[in-house]
This record gives sequence, structure tokens and C-alpha cells, in this order.
Amino acid sequence: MTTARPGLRENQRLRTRKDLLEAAARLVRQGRNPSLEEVAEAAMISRATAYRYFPSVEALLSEAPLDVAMPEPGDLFARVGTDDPVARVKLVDAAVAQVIANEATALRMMLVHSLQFRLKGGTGQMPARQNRRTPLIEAALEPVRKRLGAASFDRLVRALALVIGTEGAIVFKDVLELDDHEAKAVRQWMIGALVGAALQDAKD
Amino acid sequence: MTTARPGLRENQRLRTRKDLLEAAARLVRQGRNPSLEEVAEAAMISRATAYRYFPSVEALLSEAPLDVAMPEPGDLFARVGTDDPVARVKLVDAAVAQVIANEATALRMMLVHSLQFRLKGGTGQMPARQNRRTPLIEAALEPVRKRLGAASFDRLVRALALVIGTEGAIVFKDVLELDDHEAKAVRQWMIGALVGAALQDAKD
DNA sequence: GAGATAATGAGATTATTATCTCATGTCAAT
DNA sequence: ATTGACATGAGATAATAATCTCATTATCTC
Repeated sequence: MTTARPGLRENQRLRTRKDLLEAAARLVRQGRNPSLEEVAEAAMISRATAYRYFPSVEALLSEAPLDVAMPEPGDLFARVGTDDPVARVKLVDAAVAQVIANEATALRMMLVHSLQFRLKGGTGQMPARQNRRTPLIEAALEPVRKRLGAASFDRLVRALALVIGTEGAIVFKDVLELDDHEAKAVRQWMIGALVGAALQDAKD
Repeated sequence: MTTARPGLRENQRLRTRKDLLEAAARLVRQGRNPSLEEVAEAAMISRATAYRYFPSVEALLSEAPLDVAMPEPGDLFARVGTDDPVARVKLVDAAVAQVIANEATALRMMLVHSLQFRLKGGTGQMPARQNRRTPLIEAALEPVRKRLGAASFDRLVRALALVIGTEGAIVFKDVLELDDHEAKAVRQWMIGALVGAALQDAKD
């Protein structure tokens, strides 16, 4: 008897939770900055229940899955016939920049709420921020993975993730006040410099 | 006659404004995440007046002057007898990292409110985020300024500002989930790679 | 299917945040 | 000093966000 062990009523709860997160993501993608009440309504769930699942909009929005149209590594590199890591990473950068430009508001909102949540939440464990670009960067660097070695490879991936991601874009724009063109120029130069330096390291 | 031209009652207004900003900064440095009402109270100014000057806490906190104990370029490089740009930039990085570690909460809060404000404010002109590290970076690179040329110098400064600043630290920690030690390793490597590449460019 | 019980919904309640109103105090020019 | 214009303060009011209560509904076990 007894099938698996669905907790007590886990399915029901997981479904409600998922509905809330999806509704939140939907609203955010429409460029709205929804309150918890709006999300609940969009999910056809009562406020009270929504508050039972998430203590604040911040908690909700920092987990919402923004299924942004990030290209698959396969698609991205299929047509490009090069093994040049710099060219490949620049390709990733261009693709990511494209996505960021399209979803700028939504991505920024997610980041803000995520940071805000960390401020309020204090010590509790945080939901991991999704990081969709790292796989792309790793795929771009695949041709030189062996040559670099694990440690150097990881370090380069992390460095590039800082340069290429959403957050980097926001820093360039909001903090350093560069326009898109300037920001792109800096990023492209950084990509060349960083990949070049990593390869140089490997020669020694 | 008539002394200068104090607007109509500009001094008075400037003073209240300043009092509000200072009170906000003070509270933030104490690690609090104050509401506009709390700031007003701390500044001994009524809510109503505070709202006359700033439409929201975000607006207030994104302008609050966090006079963080950032070292002066002079002091920082006085004792170090080197012209090696990499060593000097690493010195800046260490100093900035120190400050960031001390004021982590306050700096993060300022960043969050600043981004939040941009979200709400929409199109209006934003108060420029203060950027205290760029002068330090420029001072560190002074020995190679001529060699690099203006364009290359600026580009390098911008790239390093991304790596070294508060925002970069937050990205490393919150998004990429690196611990302090890992983050530092990546930053130091990036500094070497970027400065090295810029110098290399200059040789051609 | 019936009973037990967890999950939900709807509305009331409270807390927090923002705005409005008008009386009072202050500044500057006469 | 008097006047007029402006800034301020205090409290009322409105708007929003969060919490609580309890009746209802849905799911699980048998």
C-alpha cells in the first residue's frame, strides 16, 4: 500500500507554489512591478494563501523563474565554424547582451528584489539565483578547457561571468553610466584580455 | 546692493535637505534600513516636510552621502615605492575590499535603494551614484597613463571599476556565490590580466 | 464513500506608508 | 516694526501592505 510518500499533501502545495511563481514571472515579463496581491490575483490564489508561501514580494520575485529566451549552447555554436575561444565568447556576449536588452526591465527587477530580499531576510538561507550564462561561457571555452587546466578554466569562467552577466550590464549602465556602445566596447576588450591572459598563463 | 542671490529662501531649503541626507547616512551606517519616517525623526524634521523633499526612501537613500573611510590616493601610494601598475592597482583593490567588508550592509543597502529608485522613478533624471574608486584607480595607473594613451587608459579604468567596486563584490558574493577568498583570487587575477593586456596593446 | 485533516478563500483587522490641510513660524524687503 | 511670501509642523486622512479568523473545500486514509 501507500504510494511513494507524498509528504502529507505535498502535491497540492507544490502546485500552489508553482502557480504563484509562474504568475509572478509572467507579470514581471510584462514589465510590471507587481505587489504580492497582484501576483496572487494573477495566480487565482487568495492573498492569505500567497502570504502563507512567501513572506514578501521580494521572496517571491527572487525565486520566480524568468525563462528568458537564452539560446542553447548547441544552437549558438552550431553555425560558427571556429575554435577560437575569444570569438566564441564574444558570440556568447552578443547573445546575452541581446537577451538583456530585450528583458532589461524584468531582469533588473528580479535583481533588485533578490538583493532586497537578502537585506531583509538577514541570515536565512537564500534561494540560489539562477545563472544561465555560465553554461554558455563554459561551452564557448570548451576548445581550450584541456589546455587551461581545471583551476585556470574555472577562474576564467568566473571572471567572464562577471563581465557578461545581467549584473555587469547594470553596473555599467547605472553606476559607471556608460551607454550601450561604450559598455560593449569595454566588455569586448575585457573578453580578449582575459581569455588571452588565461591562454598565456597556460604556456608557462 | 543685494548680497549674492540666495534664490528666495534657498539656504533654508538646502539646510533641511542636507539634514535629511545626513540623518539617512547616519542611520544606514548603523546598519539600519530606515523608513522615511525614521529618517525624518532622526533629522528632527516632520514627515510632511521630508516627503516634500524626497518622494520615497529610495530617492533619499540613493543620494545619502556615505562618507565611507576610503583612503586618499596620496596616503595610499605614499609608502609604496613602486611604479608597477599591477601592484598599485592590487593595493587599491585591497583597500577597497577592506572598506567594502567593513561597510558591507550599508553599501549594499545604498545600491539596492538606488536600483529600486531607478525602477520606480522611470524616466526622470537620476542622481549620479557616487563613485569614489575611480579616482583611486586612476591614481594607481598614473605611472602608465602616458604609455597607454587616453582611450586605452579610460577603457582600462572602466574595466577595473567593474572588477573592484562594491557592485562587483556583490555580484561575486550573491550571484556567483564565491566566498571572500575565492572572490579575491579572481579579482587579483583579473587585475593582472587586464593591466597586462592594456600594456601589451600599447606596445603595438 | 465516509471521516479526518490539511489547505484554501473571503473578509475583517492591524500596521505601515504616503498625502492633504491648515495653522504657525521664519525669512527678506520695505 | 510690518508685511507678504514661503517653509514647516502636527494631525487627520487616504492608500497600501501584511496578518488573523474562521468557514469552506480538497486531499488522503481507510
